[in-house]
Amino acid sequence: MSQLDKIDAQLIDSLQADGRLSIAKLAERLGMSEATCWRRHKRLEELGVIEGYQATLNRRKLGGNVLAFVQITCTQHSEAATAEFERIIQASSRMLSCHNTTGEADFLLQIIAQDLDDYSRFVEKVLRQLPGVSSIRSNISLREMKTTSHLPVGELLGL
Amino acid sequence: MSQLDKIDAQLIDSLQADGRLSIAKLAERLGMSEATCWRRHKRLEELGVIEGYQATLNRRKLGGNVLAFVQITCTQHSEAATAEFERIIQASSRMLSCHNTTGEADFLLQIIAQDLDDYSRFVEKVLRQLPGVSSIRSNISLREMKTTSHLPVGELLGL
DNA sequence: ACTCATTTGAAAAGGATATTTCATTTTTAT
DNA sequence: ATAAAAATGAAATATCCTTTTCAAATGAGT
Repeated sequence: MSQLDKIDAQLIDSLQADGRLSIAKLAERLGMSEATCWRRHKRLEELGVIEGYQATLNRRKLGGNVLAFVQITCTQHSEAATAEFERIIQASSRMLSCHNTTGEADFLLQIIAQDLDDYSRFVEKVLRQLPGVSSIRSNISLREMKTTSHLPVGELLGL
Repeated sequence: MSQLDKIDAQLIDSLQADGRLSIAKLAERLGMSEATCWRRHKRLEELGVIEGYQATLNRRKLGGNVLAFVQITCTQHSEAATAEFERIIQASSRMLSCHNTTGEADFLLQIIAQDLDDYSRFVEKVLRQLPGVSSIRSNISLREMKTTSHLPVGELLGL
């Protein structure tokens, strides 16, 4: 996707900082005409580079006081077990992410919960029910030193 | 924050799904008048429950092909070292998150990079320069089975 | 240099948006 | 039951927005 240039990167960065920016304001900020800005913006959406827009929330103010990173190791994995695994993952709203990773564990999950009790219940009711699980190691976040979903677009594109 | 009710949760959920929804459309979707919707929305922003809005990007289409989870263990930590640690973390645009966690490692980081070469360079130039680091274990994402930043608002609020 | 194709932006137009107002309804407290 | 307080929503309005159009500028190929 080297069809993206520095101006696209700036446009994307602006929308990462404020997803509600209007085309008019974007154009002004980037020093281009509205029409050109509109066309670029449309293109980025059509390319699927911009997938959508969402509100950024304060998890603590919403009662999400516990954030846990869980390392799961599995034994065998029949096809049926894999499908069941996948199904549970997709259905768990408290599970924010699940990655199959290199390293000691097989999966790395990110879980949000109200508190430690709530988290503990989740581990018993959901994680321990996952098929073929042989080990579950929880790492609870004690301090969130940095969290951002702002991608370094320019750097990734090599601009 | 139990001052939030089911309607607030619905409103927030809608804005998690589409952060660009206008008040008019939100109101229609939730079956309330525009004025009421506007007032609730404003309140949620003032309370800091909604912190902002941002575009959701496709990291692969932007050249972010490698996502790594890194476990870092430290030795001692003088005050100066801690400050330096913090500074580097905040300054690293490729570092998306850093949590001080329970468990074997001290910190869990999330890094995005163009490819493995780029990632390797980052580890050498940034992570190995962190003061007091005694161990670095990398877990590269092989398969992103689930990733969402959509918080289960209703559940967290107990509604 | 010349032509054709592409990109650009200023302007226009209609539509949508945020925000206030005020009369009415609903809730609360007594 | 009644009065005071709070919440509601329909309507109004001025502002802002998206999207198209078209003429001019720019670039590419010969």
